[in-house]
Order: sequence, then structure tokens, then C-alpha cells
Amino acid sequence: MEFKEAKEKFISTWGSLGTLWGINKAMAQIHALLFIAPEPLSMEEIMEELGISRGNASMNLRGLIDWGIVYKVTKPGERKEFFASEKDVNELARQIAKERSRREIQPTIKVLKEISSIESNGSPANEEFIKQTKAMHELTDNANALLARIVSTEQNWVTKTIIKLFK
Amino acid sequence: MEFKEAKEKFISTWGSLGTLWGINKAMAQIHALLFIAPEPLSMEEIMEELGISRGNASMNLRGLIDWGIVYKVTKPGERKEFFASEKDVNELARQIAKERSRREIQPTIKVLKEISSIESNGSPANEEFIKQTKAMHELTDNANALLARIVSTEQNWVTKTIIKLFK
DNA sequence: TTTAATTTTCAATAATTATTGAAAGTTTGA
DNA sequence: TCAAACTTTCAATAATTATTGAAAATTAAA
Repeated sequence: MEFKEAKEKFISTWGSLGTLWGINKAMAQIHALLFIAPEPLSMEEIMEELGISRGNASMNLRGLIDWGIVYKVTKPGERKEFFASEKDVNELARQIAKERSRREIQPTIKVLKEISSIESNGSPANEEFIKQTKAMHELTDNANALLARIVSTEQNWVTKTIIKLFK
Repeated sequence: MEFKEAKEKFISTWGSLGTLWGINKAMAQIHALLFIAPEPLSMEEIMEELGISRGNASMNLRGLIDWGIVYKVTKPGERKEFFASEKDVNELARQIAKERSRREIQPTIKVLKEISSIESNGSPANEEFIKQTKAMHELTDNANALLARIVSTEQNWVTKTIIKLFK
């Protein structure tokens, strides 16, 4: 396979995988591009490479900065801004997990806690509702804590966790 | 909060959370409804409760069955089919993790492996590409294995894993 | 069989989400 | 302070995705 082909494959794979971590295609593709770029890229270069409009590039770059995985970089002597991705895959995963938890998992846990605490009126529908939402609340809360622990402890969390689990 | 309100809240929260595990709103809402139902529901009842069409109900129920988290149930003496959700939250999470891995993570790993193995031509762009995609391949592969291990070992995987990690 | 009950399929349509592009806004060097 | 370089915003539009509903297919009781 040629470099060019491999690069396109990476960008498009990453793009369609965006859903896995809850972002749109253009955003994921911009991230992919920056992730493999040896130097920070300008907005112009990003638009050019991906064939997207200025507005699109601008909005999605902001989104990536909000996620904490892309940074603005200024080059001395240059007026325009450049953009660079977090390059360390461990840090990247940590940041994504953290944001995903904050944006989606934690609010869900809050709702589950609230709705599972209603007073039962004794009906089967009611009893089952409470039982199931309580179980779901517990699982989600614990899984969220587990994820936080796995990802946030050490630089090489995958390896460390695997080692511990094999003991 | 009233039961009715809590139930609606659960269904809509679960619905909008569908994206977190890669399914659409109607599918997630049907699942939510079955998850808290004390008895299996007919297609008619599902359509009624969620205000969706027959076609929609039929297609999304099939989707849920394909995910392995909803089952067809036949009631003696009844002609029509009934549907029930997997009720155990641990089994549910295990099944979702398994399917997600099979459908999305594993294909991605395969692509990453393939593209990170291209011959370098020595250019910085090329070198960086190989370095970064290799790192991403390694991380994804390991994280996927870790997830499989955590989820598939025991009934109460969250608790078990937390205990191990605290040691 | 036949037929009525039930489910599935899928083209048409609706709803949602992403993208564009140009005007408005901001920044910085002269 | 001005004006060119650059970025952001957002209404309009395009693209995508979900939903409907009715015809076709299937199932099972009589």
C-alpha cells in the first residue's frame, strides 16, 4: 500500500469511527489529519487536505479544542494560527474518557439516581421499574468509577491494568 | 416524582444515550421500555407506548435481537409474538461490549494494523504516520483485550475489577 | 387448503444533522 | 488609528438518517 492510500484510509476510518466517541465525521477527520501530521497545520491546509469549507474547519477545530485534544499553536513570524493534536495515545484516551464521562455518563447517572428513588405504589410495573433502574444506576456508577481509575492512574494504563488483572 | 414522569424520563434519557453505544433513538427507546416492563410486550403495545409506526417497531426490534439483548417470547394460546429485554445489567453490558467490539473495534484494529505496516520512504510525514498509527494500533488492540477481559470473566465484573485494582 | 392474523419489506417522505459561504468580527503590524 | 489578514458566526441549503404506511410475505388455526 502506498503512503497516500494509507493516509486516506486512516482519515476515513477515523472519521466513520467518530460515532464511537460521539463526535461528527468532519471533526474526527480533522483530528486524524492532525494526529499524523509531523508539524502543526494551518486552517488553510486543513481545508485543502480534507476539502471542507472555512466555516466547517473553524467550527470543528473549536470542537476539538473543547474536547481538549487539539491545541492552537502560534508560529513566530506567522500571523495565522496553527493547530496540533495531542500526540500521546495514552493522554488522548484519558482526555476522551474524561470528557465522555463528564458530558454523558455523569448526567445519565444523575437521572438514574433520581428516577430510581421514586416511592413505590406497590404495582408490578412500579416495582420492576425501581428494581431495574436501581440496578442500572449501580452498574453505571461503578463502571464510570472503574473507567476513571483505569485511565487516570498511570502513563501506561493499559499495560498496568492488564498486569494487575492477570494476578 | 410520579411513576409516569420517571418512566418517560428513563425512556427519553436512554433514547438520547443510544449514541453512546451506537444505536438509534427508537431502538434505544424500545429497549428502555422492555427493560423496565414486568412482562414481555407485544409489538402493538410497543407501538402504542412509544407512538411509533409498525414498520419502525418491527425493524428496530430486529436490530435489538441482532444485538443479542432482546428476545422473542411466545405466550401459549397467543398468536402474536412478544418481546422481552435481557434483564440482568451485567449480562447486558457484556453483550453490548462484545458486539461493539466485533462490529467496530476489531475492524478498526485490522485497518490500523494494515496501514501502520507500510514501508517508510524516509520522509517526515511518512515516519510520523507510521509511528502514530502503530501507537494507535497498539493502544486499541490492548484496550480491546482489556475490555474483553474485564467484562467477560465473572458475573459481577465491576466489583471484581475494582477490588483487584485497589490491591 | 384457505383465510385471517401478524410481521416484514421498502419506496416515499419527514426529520435531523452537517456544511457552506459570505458578512461580521477580531487581531496585529505599520 | 487604520487596514489588511485572518477567524468566527449563522442563515440558507445540502446530505444523511429515521420514519411511515401500505403492499407483500409469512404463519398458523380452522
